[in-house]
Amino acid sequence: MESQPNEATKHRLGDLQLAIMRVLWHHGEAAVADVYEALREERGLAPTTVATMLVKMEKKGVVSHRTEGRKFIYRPQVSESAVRRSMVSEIKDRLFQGNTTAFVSHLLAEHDLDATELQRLKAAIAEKEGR
Amino acid sequence: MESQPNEATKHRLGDLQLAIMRVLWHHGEAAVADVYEALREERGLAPTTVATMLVKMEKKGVVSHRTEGRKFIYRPQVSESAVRRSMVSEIKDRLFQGNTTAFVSHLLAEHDLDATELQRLKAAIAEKEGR
DNA sequence: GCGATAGTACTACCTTGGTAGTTCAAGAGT
DNA sequence: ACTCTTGAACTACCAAGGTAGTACTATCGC
Repeated sequence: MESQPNEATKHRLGDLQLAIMRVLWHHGEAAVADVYEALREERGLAPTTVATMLVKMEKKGVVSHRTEGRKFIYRPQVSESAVRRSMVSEIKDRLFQGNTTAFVSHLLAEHDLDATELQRLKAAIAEKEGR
Repeated sequence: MESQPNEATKHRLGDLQLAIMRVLWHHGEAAVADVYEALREERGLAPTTVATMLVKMEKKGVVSHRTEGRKFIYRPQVSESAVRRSMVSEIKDRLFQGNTTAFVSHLLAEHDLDATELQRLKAAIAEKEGR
């Protein structure tokens, strides 16, 4: 067993790490060059930067790779939803003392939503109440 | 003018920084020893750790201090709501591509809320629609 | 007046994320 | 067979957050 770092910390992803994960989540798996290509426009990084980051991420346990010819094909080891859940929870704890309602209220009050979206949310709440 | 770091980055607070800010927000202002005392239980840090962090935070522009006798009294230079807004926005952008509705839906779906809280949220939405 | 104490200043170290150059080897094309 | 290219390995840096020891000094209690 390769003693991966702490389970709890596993979902703490930096900005670039998240961007890379997004590519992997969408592609299922991808070679370094693919990830590099996917991020080229928005970030313009050196290919080695992507490669290095991937190595660090593998050490951390959030991705894994297999070899195909002489290239590395990476795939996610944590799901997008797990990452979302835990990053949101963390912010919720840090900023709202874990209070989900306070968090939602904040979003309603301070982050713009148009009428249509409010409608959608009402529906979502109603549905949740339903069960 | 002491050339404080970038306005945009100003609201990116680390864990300890946030904890310290919380103390300052609640107290209005506080000496190092007070902050230390307030965090002693939950964190058990050395007093110097708190002091050092405060210095870094002042350099960054998120707090300021005045002298009283030979102690430093610190006070916040950014409001809790500003920090909340910008940290939440950041997460929203990073995890939900800036989509507030998606963010709220996620909270509703994945982070527990009891019936009373749902009720309260419905009210909040209704009120927001009202105007 | 003087020693103990409380407080800040300075320095140092570690970790993580981010960025990238340089080196080396495998393989593709001619 | 030999060169060009493509990929990974290794190494190096930097910044920021976090943590704390040590040094120095103003002041307080006696």
